[in-house]
Amino acid sequence: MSAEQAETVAPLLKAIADPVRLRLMSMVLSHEGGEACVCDLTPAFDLSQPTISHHLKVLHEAGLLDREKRGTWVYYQAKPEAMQAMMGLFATVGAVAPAGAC
Amino acid sequence: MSAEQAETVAPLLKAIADPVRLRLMSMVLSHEGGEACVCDLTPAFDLSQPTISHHLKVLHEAGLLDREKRGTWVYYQAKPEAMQAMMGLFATVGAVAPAGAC
DNA sequence: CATCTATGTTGACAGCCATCAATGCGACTG
DNA sequence: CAGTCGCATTGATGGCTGTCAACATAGATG
Repeated sequence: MSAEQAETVAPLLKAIADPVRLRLMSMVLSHEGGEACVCDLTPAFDLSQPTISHHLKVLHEAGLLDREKRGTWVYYQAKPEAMQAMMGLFATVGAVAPAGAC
Repeated sequence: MSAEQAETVAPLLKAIADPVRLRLMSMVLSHEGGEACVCDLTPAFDLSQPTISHHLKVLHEAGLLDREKRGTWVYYQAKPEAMQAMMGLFATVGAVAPAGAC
């Protein structure tokens, strides 16, 4: 793995290397239509709404989530291609496939 | 993905969510015999030896590397099963397989 | 317009992290 | 034994991070 690849993947991994953000990503991905508004996500955590908003912003800035405002609500949509690209580069570290993925 | 799973995977991801540690893991994995001593790794970085030692310690404490002292040298060995377990849990976030892994 | 609701932003604070200089320590070598 | 080499540990420092309280904004509702 080149230094450039490492510099590219590290910020993505850092973005999801947090239990809250891991669950947020998982919840958005598994939510109906692959999208969810903040009000769907906040109740699952013992955290304040600004904190959840902050974590979503981190994921958005990393390119893992899209934002779309529809009326009062803001919907976050997962970007599977970003997730896939990240895991693709991630796999180049050891060329190890995730168990059960094939 | 459950909260417990997230709490389990996050520290592993955090351990390798760093360009230096990503390259270290990659170098150890691709090195002859799946192991490498510090003197093999340090020259590849513009970092001091204690800093590399620190990063290796982080990876070791995360369970991704094994340490073995043989005479003067200390060899770090990759633990593919830990890497695989991490990616397996990681994949449960979105059930996305890494590109080119199959 | 006044108010409520959903969400983002700012500022502040405690805690963690990456890095280095200095030091320690065991093992090899002369 | 004295010196050197390979590596880990300690202490210090600047920067980043997760969290919350407080405030701001924008749309919906009465």
